[in-house]
Amino acid sequence: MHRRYAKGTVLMDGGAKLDSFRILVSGVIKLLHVEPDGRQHVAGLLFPGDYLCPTQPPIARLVAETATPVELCCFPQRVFEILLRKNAMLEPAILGHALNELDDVRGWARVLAHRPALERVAMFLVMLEQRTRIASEEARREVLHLPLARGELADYLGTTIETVSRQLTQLRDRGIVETKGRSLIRIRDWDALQSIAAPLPGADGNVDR
Amino acid sequence: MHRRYAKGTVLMDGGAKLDSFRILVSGVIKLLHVEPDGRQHVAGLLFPGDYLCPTQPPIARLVAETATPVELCCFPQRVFEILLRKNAMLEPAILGHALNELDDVRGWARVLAHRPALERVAMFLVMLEQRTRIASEEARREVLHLPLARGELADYLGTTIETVSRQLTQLRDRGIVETKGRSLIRIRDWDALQSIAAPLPGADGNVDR
DNA sequence: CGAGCCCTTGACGTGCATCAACGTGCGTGG
DNA sequence: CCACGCACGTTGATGCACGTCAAGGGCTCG
Repeated sequence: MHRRYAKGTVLMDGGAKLDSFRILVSGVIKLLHVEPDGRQHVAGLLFPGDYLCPTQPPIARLVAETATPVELCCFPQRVFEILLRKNAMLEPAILGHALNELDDVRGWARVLAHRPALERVAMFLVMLEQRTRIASEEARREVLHLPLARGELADYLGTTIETVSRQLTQLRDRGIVETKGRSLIRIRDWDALQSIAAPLPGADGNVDR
Repeated sequence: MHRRYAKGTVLMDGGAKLDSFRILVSGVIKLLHVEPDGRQHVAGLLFPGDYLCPTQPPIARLVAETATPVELCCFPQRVFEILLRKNAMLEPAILGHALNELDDVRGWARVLAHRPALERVAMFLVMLEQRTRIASEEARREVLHLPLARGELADYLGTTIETVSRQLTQLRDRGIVETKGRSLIRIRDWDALQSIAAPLPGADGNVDR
């Protein structure tokens, strides 16, 4: 049951219950947190391998919208339930996935609280490449497509459009990346990028604890 | 199966698998994220009603340590499994709890990224009172016991010891709280505190979006 | 090819981290 | 029970990263 959706399609809307279990095959999905007054924030991203799951509660108040053209693999509710019954390992696996994500989000919260903007941008680029690559043995791609506009990216990184822009400019001036158009970016120096994304503690002269 | 633990006891250590399902009856538990180099950060807190659950993976690399004297209610692994089998609603409930927490942590990440330190301190006090109160109909308590030392509190709030101290001083100077010793705090003006914790969007003169 | 929005760049102010020194609460031992 | 000492907490001074306001190009769409 393959399906394709154009960029900007709403796949799930907080309240509504999903009619199927959907695995993301290609593309990126934004998870938006919508406030009562209508403002919305990018709360998370889904990459290939992640899924939308018809569980209660349906990830309260979160809206899933395609950030790029997207390819989904849908299991109808009936099939999903049959799978659940036949395969005893499936439900623990889903719970495990949720717990892993919980850990990731906790880690991200720490990053938002403590790490400077440049690191966050670098981390995003590294993560984007890792999670977009389908086969894990595949070589690192050089050219990435940014699935988010600057405003959304800024939102996701917990900063502002201007700051994101400045950090990208800085990476460009340092010769670490090249930009082509608004959403294409070519990484010229992966090592440098990763050392910015995950600086060794104490390497910047700080004393521990 | 009731059990009591003194303050500062390690209840769960990332790798080790729990031998029982444990519900927190009273007290507060710190969830610590320990880095390879030994430094640790407060990643979350458990309050009465929350539980430690023997699921795989065991909330990778998270250490649970009592922040106050703690009272647990333990179900042995066998009993827990029997409950799981008998009550089909139990596992979805656990998943639901995890998804709710996921949402909470996402919200907290947004707070860490965007809201000023004073708000975070106020939010913490409000949350502390709400989650520590057992019976929800019970009246708001005036005197709270801070389960975390300043350093841990600063860590949890994504700021520094000095900043936390300054915000508390500010709340005291404004007549909103009184402090008694290091860990006792008396809330004199709940309304003021809550309006700081959850400021109305736009009420501070900002323009939306 | 043109209009509009998105992005970039600049100038400025400020909240908070950092460094440093002092004061206080709390546990310990006499 | 009181006094001592250390760790924890408070307060002050300073610098910087980043948010905000403002103006200028450059993509991308129709």
